[in-house]
Amino acid sequence: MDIHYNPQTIETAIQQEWDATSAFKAGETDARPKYYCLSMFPYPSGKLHMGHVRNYTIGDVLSRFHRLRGYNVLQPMGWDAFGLPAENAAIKHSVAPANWTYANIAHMRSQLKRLGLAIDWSREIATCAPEYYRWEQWLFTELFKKGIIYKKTASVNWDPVDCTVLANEQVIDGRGWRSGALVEKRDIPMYFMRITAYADELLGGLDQLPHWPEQVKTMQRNWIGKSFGCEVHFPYDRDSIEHDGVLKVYTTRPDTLMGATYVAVAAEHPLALLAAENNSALADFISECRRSSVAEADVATQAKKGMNTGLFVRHPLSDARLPVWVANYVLMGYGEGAVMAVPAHDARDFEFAVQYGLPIKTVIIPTDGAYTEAVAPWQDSYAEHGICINSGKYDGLGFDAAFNAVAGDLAELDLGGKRTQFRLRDWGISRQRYWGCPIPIIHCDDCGDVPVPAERLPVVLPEDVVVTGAGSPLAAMPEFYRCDCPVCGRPARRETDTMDTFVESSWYYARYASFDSSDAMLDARADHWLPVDQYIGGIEHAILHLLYARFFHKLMRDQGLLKSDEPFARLLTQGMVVAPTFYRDLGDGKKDWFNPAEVDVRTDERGRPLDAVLKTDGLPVTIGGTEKMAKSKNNGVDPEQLIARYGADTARLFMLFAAPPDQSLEWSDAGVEGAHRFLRRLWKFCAEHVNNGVVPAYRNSELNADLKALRFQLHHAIAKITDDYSRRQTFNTAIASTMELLNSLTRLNDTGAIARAVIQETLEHVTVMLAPIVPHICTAMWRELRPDSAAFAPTWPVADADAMSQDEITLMIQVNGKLRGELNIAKTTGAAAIQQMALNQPAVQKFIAGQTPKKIIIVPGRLVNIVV
RNA sequence: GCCGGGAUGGCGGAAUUGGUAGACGCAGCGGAUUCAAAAUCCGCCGCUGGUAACAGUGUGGGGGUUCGAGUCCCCCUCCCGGCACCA
Repeated sequence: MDIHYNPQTIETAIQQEWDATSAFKAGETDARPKYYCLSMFPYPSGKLHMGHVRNYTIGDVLSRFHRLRGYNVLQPMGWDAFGLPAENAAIKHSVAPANWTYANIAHMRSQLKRLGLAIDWSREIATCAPEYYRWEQWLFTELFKKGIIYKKTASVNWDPVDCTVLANEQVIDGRGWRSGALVEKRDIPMYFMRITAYADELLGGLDQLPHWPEQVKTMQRNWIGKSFGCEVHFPYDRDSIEHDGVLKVYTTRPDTLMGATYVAVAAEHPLALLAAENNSALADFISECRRSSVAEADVATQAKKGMNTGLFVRHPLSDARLPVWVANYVLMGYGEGAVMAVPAHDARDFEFAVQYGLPIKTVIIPTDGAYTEAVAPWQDSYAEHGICINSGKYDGLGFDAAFNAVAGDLAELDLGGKRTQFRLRDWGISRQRYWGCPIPIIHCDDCGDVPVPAERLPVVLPEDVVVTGAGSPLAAMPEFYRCDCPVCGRPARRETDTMDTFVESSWYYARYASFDSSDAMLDARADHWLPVDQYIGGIEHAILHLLYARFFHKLMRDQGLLKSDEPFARLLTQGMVVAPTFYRDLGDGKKDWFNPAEVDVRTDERGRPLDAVLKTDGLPVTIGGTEKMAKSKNNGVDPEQLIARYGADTARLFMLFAAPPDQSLEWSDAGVEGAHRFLRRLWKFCAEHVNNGVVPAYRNSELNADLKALRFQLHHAIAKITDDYSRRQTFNTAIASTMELLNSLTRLNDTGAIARAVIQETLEHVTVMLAPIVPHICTAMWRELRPDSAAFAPTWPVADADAMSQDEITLMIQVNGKLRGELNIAKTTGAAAIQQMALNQPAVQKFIAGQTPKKIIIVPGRLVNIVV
């Protein structure tokens, strides 16, 4: 065995072997239990970045670990191939989005293969392939027939110069990113999926997911936002609004209804539009409200503005006249597009009321009875539940009693009553873009919106187009949109909108099971593999993608395609890959960013950073923060170069060692060196052992103290590492344990026959336990350690209980909770003897200084605390 | 703004159920080897005081519960993710 570790030779040979033998092809006829391990598929942006490397390494480690534990593992890969970046690249480089995408896929596939992932490549899918999206179109038509998909108008960001709809991220400070024009809201017809019909099930289903991170479930619960409240109808005031009607609002605080001093409506609300007919100032204000982005974050952070409409409504219980205001913080698309304002007990209403001098009426006091009038500045306690005051017949009632009383009275008056509401809104899936899945609808003047019949699917997206960035290319292609109505046969127009790309990623995990089915979306294989046993991806997908995929799973189930209720049994959300930033100020707020590789950081004699200079000119650069690897900050590291230099195993090892998977991972070139050094040391130690002759692993015989200690450490490590891989999913601590084992092996210095057998045992176990993380080097080492076993088919080690037993233990001795000494005792020592020995310690005597201990706490096997 | 998360040596992190804070690695310092350097090997390494033994102090800040708190509770600061058309 070569004493020098040569990763390139080892890795290319083994990868070729995996490829040639289709080593990771997964079948359904296998006696072993199935394990479906899935990493979120990538958008084919062009090159693999470190975030991908991290994601796919974590997935591969879990796949290979389960393979070693006797599972039939499926780990597939594919491409989330539709999306905005392809259109942007098309505009910039005058290439067709399709060609750009296919070239990127080819390059990224080869990069993934060089990482040594145990992927079943025969199942590869790309969502832009008609064989894939035809089933998405088919499901669309089925859901359309069922009424799950319906049409309504919704607001979008409209760029009046480019005459195009903009994504939220394309709106920067209220302007279009390319044209610079002020963006307007525009209402257009769109198709919506009735996700709200599944809101209760999506909420309840979270309780069936014990292996999802609590934080993700919490975020989804809050997003769905089930609330219990009241619908309240404010009758129109006939003197100002000259017809009958009611203004509907929803509130979770009916107990504060008597404190409502005005109502606020969205700019698009019918009452606002009515008032604006004879009020040009109001009309101007409404159009100002419409000149902003549709993003909720923008709406919520903009300065609160409003205007009185001059209209009034009547309080449903007191009959008081309440003014109707238009407010920019009220959203038309959410709830009723109107809110009742109780400034004394709601922070937003309070701010608005103070700003416009509207009355604030305190109607709730704290349960402890102390009277607190809601006066500026706002206190969070004003919003707490309490006791009603200034509320007539409701005075003295607590939250629940007041809630019920008000709800009952409203119901009796037919002006509202109890209602459950969700924050979740229906999912608008229409996109006015080219590079997406065509919506399979035909518009016929006589028959209306007609779904494309199944036998005419797919509606193929033409791939040879020129994208200009102004308007949708499909809407300019008569050969695409001209068609005949499937019902009446008369000339009709094909829908030219495409679907949100979240639709493709909502069911791809299921298609991997039935990847080659040409006569159905899914077949029996889907129920074989689903649910996914382990799903891995970025925390940024905690809400939207994961909620949509859960929703689709239920849709497919109700369509009879699947039997399970949830798509992903276990979820691991991985953190970002971050790196230091360096820059020079160029004046007027601009910065010149330098890649960490171009910079030398100088340190003091203790290793603390002093300053940084550019390698090429030796002049200083500013040390910026540690941020997510991004082109804009020039702090990225190219995985391809990393692998070319150190090999895939080093890249994988570093990614897993530097941080636990769910935390952000800070890039460090020196850390990569350290990971590589460990592999070199391991290889060298193994080679030296092998070159002196492999021996059978230790079975049983008399061990000296050092060898006993080594086996004690080894078998504890086996137990710990197994737990780290399976329950904890912290691979950094598993790696640390194998490093400790190698350190102990190096220190052993015993070449006797028994020692060599224990070393053999340790090396074999370490090789298997590291194999999920660094599979190439471990395969090569295993073949050297066990020349008898041709294939790499070891089994996961089991900790030996005998080796882990110990006769003597160490207890920590504390006085008043401070560490003052330690005590080595036989495991069987009784409490009284332990107390006596602890008290006899000189250090203990010194600190109790002759006082009588008040209390002595003994934590078995851990410590003794003497309290004086 | 709202929802979710995070903060531990010079750095990444460990401490799994409230019980030895700093495992493992990086950086740094000292030594061995070398003509020399790289590589490698050995040792030291939270902070303050002390030659040392040792003592004090220390997990973003403030308060609390406990014999004992990085871990539990309350308040605050800063950073990160999401907010429905980026994926």
